[in-house]
Amino acid sequence: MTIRVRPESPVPIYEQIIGQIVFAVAASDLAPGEMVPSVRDLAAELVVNPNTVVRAYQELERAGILETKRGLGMEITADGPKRCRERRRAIVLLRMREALREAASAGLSAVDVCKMVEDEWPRLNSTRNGQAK
Amino acid sequence: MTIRVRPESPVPIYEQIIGQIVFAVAASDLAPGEMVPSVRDLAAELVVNPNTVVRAYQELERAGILETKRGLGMEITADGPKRCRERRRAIVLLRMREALREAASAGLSAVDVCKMVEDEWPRLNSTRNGQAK
Amino acid sequence: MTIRVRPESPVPIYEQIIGQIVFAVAASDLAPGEMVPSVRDLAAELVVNPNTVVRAYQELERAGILETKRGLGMEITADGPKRCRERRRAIVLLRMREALREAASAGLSAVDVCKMVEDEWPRLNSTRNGQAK
Amino acid sequence: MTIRVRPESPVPIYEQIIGQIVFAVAASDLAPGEMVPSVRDLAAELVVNPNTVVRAYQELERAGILETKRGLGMEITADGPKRCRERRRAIVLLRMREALREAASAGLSAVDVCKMVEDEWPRLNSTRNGQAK
DNA sequence: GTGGTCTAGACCACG
DNA sequence: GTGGTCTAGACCACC
Repeated sequence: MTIRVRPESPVPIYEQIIGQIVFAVAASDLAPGEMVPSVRDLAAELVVNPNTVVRAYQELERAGILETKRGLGMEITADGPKRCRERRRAIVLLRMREALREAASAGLSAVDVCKMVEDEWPRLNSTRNGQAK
Repeated sequence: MTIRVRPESPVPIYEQIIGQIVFAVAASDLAPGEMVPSVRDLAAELVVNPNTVVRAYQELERAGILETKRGLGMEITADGPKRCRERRRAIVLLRMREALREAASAGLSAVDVCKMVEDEWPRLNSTRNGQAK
Repeated sequence: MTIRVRPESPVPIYEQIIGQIVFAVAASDLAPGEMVPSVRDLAAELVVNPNTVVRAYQELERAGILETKRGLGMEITADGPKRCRERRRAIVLLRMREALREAASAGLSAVDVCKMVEDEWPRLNSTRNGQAK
Repeated sequence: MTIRVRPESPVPIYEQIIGQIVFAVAASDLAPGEMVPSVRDLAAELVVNPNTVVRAYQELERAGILETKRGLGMEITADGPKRCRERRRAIVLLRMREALREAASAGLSAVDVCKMVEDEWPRLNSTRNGQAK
């Protein structure tokens, strides 16, 4: 499992980490009972401050996606996959709604937007953050 | 010409104002030489801090879309429409790219996204800017 | 509205702040629409690091009890009172259950426990943290 | 004599072990001169890290409740029962005081608390330590 | 002025 | 080794 963050992105690093883990669990790349990297390890790998990772993990714990095994680390909960699929949908929908609202108030039609999606989609792969498939 | 802002939106209020004016000019709802409301009037109408309107107008001035008529107010420049059409495209594209990047990293396909657009599109009008009809 | 924290307590400072605000809202000492002290002000008053206050406020925001007014501060939400009453109950119940479980496994009866409550209750006022009534 | 720990409890595992032994001695389920299970055996039975058991035993030794019989194991001291009865009282009182302080600062009265005790008490047996009957 | 994010580094409890 | 909390101080966007 590999996590990648884009430090120059407007979306906060801790949210990027959350998103990556949510998406990985939703896609069954991370299974319940599996442990996530330790705070220190992930921080070192991403070259960010450990506190930033702590924040991401704690938010995932509050969301019932991770649970702490004291002294050992944190692992995916049994409910994780279900919650992550819900959350994934919510994340994408939220961002999508913002974009659509903007498009609508700019006077575009649904057809215009779909054309734009098809135009932009292939262009993503060149600049995307990781996952090749 | 009516401007509406959603204070709870994640996009900053001054950006919303900019967007609304840009879109209005691009759609010829505001013509070159026409004047925009005074800072005080618009602030009162939108119930926002006057500084917020100032910031929006300043940015539009720097972009060559508004120009100051000393002692009178600000009006749309001759180049306004052209620049606004460009800028409109840039705004929509930017927001759309963010959404698509998220969708892609969530593992969705272009088809999934288009379906989502068609699902969400009609729903926009009912909640957009609070105007029900 | 006054908040007090006991730095020597085993319960984290940010949780104490959360609890105090939850209790205040549940008791209608803080009404919806009312603003809480600014992060910096409260930090100065409690002589704690601003980040500690930030953490408390953010958790209350995620719980739907506070909402951010950008550039202005944070205020109690309309749903705040309802959520705080629920949360107050949950907080007390949680701590109480731990105590009762301990008492039960120590072989005490319900009567023993109630007697203990009546014994200890008056003693609280001398060492308690604030609220005189 | 059976010891049970709840790994998901907020109270540390080593403290749970201490408590269970203290309560057993106080209730004469474990008599002076009787030996406690070996570190390895108890750790295996509870599925916890042996160091955790070591820590519990060490603390009980420091408290004069257990003593080492070199090469043989550890046994309950002659003073054990007396000290455990004192300690049992202290443990229960401490936990109870925390709960009461919370209840008081939440604005509950002594009557409210006693009602809560009577409500919760029967519920304990069904979930306590996982033993259903 | 407001909150939001991030870094650096410390100390603690737990296993 | 693990996570949890706290401090100090920086920089940013927004109003």
